[in-house]
Amino acid sequence: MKKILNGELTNESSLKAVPLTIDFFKQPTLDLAKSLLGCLLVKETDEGVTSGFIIETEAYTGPEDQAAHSYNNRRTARTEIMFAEPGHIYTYVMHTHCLVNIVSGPKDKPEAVLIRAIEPFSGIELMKKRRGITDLKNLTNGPGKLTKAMGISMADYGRSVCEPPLYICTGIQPAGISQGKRIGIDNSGEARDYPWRFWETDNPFVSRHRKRI
DNA sequence: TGGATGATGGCCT
DNA sequence: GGCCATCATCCAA
Repeated sequence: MKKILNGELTNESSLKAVPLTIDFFKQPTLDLAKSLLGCLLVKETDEGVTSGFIIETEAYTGPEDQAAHSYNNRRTARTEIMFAEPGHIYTYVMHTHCLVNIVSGPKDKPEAVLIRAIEPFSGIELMKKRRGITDLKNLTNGPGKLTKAMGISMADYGRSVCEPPLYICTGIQPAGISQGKRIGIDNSGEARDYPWRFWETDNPFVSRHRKRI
């Protein structure tokens, strides 16, 4: 609809996106959270391929961030992958929904970027079928919604985000980037007010629930 | 082994 | 804006 990319992506029927390489994910977590805006998230399954532009992220900056699962170097079966090299996929379940993060920071520094919303690009009918709705605006405008729409699950935990079935490709630069407080972390002391949520300014697919600026 | 706890979403008023 | 379904995960015991 809105975006024509790089000469690589043209339209829904000719999606030939090339995954970003590992070096892209080695930048500092706050930078990565911003750099990921506009990139294309792609998931391949037996049912088909779905993709969308990342338009909202949150940074979780490791042991010093009280809102992070890895706060104080808390190391459990769930957070183990956060201690690995950047570019791994960290999925976890909360309230019956699966949320997807990209591990960042150097090995043994447990940081991650949460993908909170995407703008649907390809496989839209499949995403509607999985979500059981037809309204495009509500298809992927939340961290639990987008994983259900794209078929992202705990089966993706620990995978590399540089190769199928779940990977990220170059997209286009967002027209503008807005920044604000992270969502749903009110029980995190001072960290609740850190402005580490980023989104593409005015993009209609940004999550609206529990809005905080 | 069980109780507490959510980086949510959907429905209600 | 408020309420709550629902379950993987963690940790105390």
